[in-house]
Amino acid sequence: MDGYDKYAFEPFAVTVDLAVFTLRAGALHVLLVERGREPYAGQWALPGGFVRPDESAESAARRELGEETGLTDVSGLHLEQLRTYSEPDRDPRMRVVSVAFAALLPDAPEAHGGSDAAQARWAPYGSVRDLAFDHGRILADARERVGAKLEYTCLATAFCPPEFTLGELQQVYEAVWGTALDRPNFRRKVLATPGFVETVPGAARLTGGRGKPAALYRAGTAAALHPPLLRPTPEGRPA
Amino acid sequence: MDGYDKYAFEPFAVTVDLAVFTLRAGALHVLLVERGREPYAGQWALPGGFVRPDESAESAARRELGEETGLTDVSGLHLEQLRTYSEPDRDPRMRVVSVAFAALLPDAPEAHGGSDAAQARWAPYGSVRDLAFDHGRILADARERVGAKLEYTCLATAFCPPEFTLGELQQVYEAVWGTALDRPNFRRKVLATPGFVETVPGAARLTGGRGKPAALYRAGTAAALHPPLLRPTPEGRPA
DNA sequence: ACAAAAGTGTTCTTGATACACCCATGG
DNA sequence: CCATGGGTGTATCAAGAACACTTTTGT
Repeated sequence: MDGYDKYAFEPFAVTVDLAVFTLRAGALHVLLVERGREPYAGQWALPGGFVRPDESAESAARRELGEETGLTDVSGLHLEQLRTYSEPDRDPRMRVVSVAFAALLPDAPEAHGGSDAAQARWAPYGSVRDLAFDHGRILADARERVGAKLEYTCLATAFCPPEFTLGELQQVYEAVWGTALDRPNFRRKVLATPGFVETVPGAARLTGGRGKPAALYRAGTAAALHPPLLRPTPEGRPA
Repeated sequence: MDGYDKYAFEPFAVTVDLAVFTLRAGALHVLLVERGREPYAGQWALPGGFVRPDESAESAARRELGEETGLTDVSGLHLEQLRTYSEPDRDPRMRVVSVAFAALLPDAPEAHGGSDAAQARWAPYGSVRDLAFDHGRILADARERVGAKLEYTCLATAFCPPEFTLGELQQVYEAVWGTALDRPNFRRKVLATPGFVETVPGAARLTGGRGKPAALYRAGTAAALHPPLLRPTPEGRPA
């Protein structure tokens, strides 16, 4: 850290890349943008951009999130730093160090071009292939991280609208983990955790027309889940 | 990511900072270096340095780890990326984005000056105060991360020499978590997890002179811990 | 009447907790 | 013989898994 010279090295560019997740029709979707120029022209990539001189990576990520989704208020959305990708050859043009983030959206506005008029779309997670740069790796890391945090935090409510049913909350777990859960046990587990959800008095919603109306809940104040809600026999827990 | 110019922005410096942990006499210690020049001259800081143009942050971290500890072979040591700190004002001289790492050492060589002849020492974790820059925050984050990973990974063996006793392994948990554990239950839990440790046949070691000689174990091949080994009533699980 | 989705109850088994107790070694 | 640390056994309790069953709506 000592004996430095601002221009002693080939400059590093610092960018943010975002894995923006949402649920549509019970399936996990990711926001992708189409690249307009080389390298990887025509391929899909994660949204992202440069960190400006006067902002932190977190600020840059939230700014990009607003620009790419078209949402006017992104202040309440869950945004979480994943890790930093810094392989020297990850961008063929120059040295780019990218701080990756995962973001969770409750409802998905239709994708449109961002501020730079690039094409954007919501892609079902399972259908994503051949992303530009190392974005495939970043996306896989992001999903693994989100899945892991569902186990021991109350993060799942970040995928839900302000008022939601327990069925919808369970769909979050099932979509991210890719496994089915036992509904009675899930219900008990959630309600037994103080501060995970709180009931909306008297309210109920008809879910999909058929079936008994479900009680509505709001996100609680708790952040952690004790004891955790473990994935059924997952095998590969992140190192 | 498009429409860029290598020199369009004030250059970012990219550095790595390391929280290097070890156990000495059953207590958690951290490697610190003394700053020789402003800013924060005379204060203690985490070891670290610039990422070179041809290396990743991980490579830079491992290189610095070797330079600062004086160890000739750091290839087997556990090194893990924590997160990236990028507040615009975290270094008063210029824009420095720092990728933080946590490293775990089984045995602590005496600290000496690194390659840049800076003073270095092992400090008991509890005694560390007033680190330079945002290093106090980084150090706290590192300890929290390591503590959390002890719960659901086999990471604890990274603090131990190639052959160790279960008592030594338990000391790792107790030092990092700052709590006492029940020895019989700890023993059962470790031995019940396939691949956590494997016995060294016939070997035993006199631990501290007194007491029954303890059986020796090696680190196993498993990475994850199922089910996890949870901290006793920890309250604040990381978000 | 039936399908679909919410919600309740019950049993079984696993794992964690809190101990009491025995074993081997040095002083 | 006693202090110290390693190792075993066991009873109790909380939590998870599996599944049967009831309730309320739309068609």
